[in-house]
Amino acid sequence: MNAPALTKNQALVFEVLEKADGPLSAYTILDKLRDHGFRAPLQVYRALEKLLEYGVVHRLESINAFVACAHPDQNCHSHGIVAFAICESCGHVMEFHDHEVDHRLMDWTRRKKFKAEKTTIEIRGLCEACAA
Amino acid sequence: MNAPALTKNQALVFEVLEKADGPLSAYTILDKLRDHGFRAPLQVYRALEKLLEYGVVHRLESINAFVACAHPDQNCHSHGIVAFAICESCGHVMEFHDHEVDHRLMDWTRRKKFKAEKTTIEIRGLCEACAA
DNA sequence: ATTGCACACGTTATAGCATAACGCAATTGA
DNA sequence: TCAATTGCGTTATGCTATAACGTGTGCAAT
Repeated sequence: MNAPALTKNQALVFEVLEKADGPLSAYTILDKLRDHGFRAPLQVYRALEKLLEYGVVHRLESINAFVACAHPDQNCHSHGIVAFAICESCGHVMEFHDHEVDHRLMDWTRRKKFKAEKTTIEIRGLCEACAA
Repeated sequence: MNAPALTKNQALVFEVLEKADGPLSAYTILDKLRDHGFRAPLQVYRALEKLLEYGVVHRLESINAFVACAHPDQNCHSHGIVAFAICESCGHVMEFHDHEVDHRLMDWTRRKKFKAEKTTIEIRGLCEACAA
């Protein structure tokens, strides 16, 4: 799914996520956009839905938050499974890919004839700076 | 963390999860236990907190639900990372472990000096029966 | 024995996350 | 032109999770 031009709301939400230095909840995004006319959660969720579809934003399931993709230039959906390391102290998120992990998980699903749609890998802990 | 004897509430919640053939939300558990005197979400969440700690229950982050561990006989915490495949049609959950995946993720965290506390791997899709 | 502590529990209230359902406006394409 | 699609705004609601308070019980140290 490649990204067509963003609508106004989508662009506003994406901009907020890009400028943030960490994941944001939908309601935090809403608060940051009240000055731009946002009034209700649905305005945010609807924009997020599209941005997720386009692959330019990721949802962090374990903390109910959203981040801009770390390399939005390329199509993130083509990199295989995306994994995240989330620092529980400073909130910083690192995004990475590991083809061997993808391979092992795909192996398992093939053996079990499980049709995978969406895979979540999230490591929560402390980043180097915070663990010190 | 090995499991001491469960308290009454913990035992009730665990029993409900064991009997269920899929993951349950905290509020679904609450409803199933109203006849046993449960009145408030906290009674469920407090029990779940302990059961998670003992490793006899898992939380599925991507669907905000809980399942009994697939092999509660052993200490699940000693198996490395637990991965789940969740069927979005029938709700069935398969639990598995893959040491090579663990290894790759630990490799990454070691390189990045990231101190992992809890890792989530969840594959959502369709099980063999539902994909047919 | 009494005191102090830890822990489970119960209750009320509230916070935080997400979607249903309605209607309107603009766009597109048959 | 008409129908279908898509985005948008609004109100209301539902689901998920925790804060804050108080009670009771068991147990260990003095």
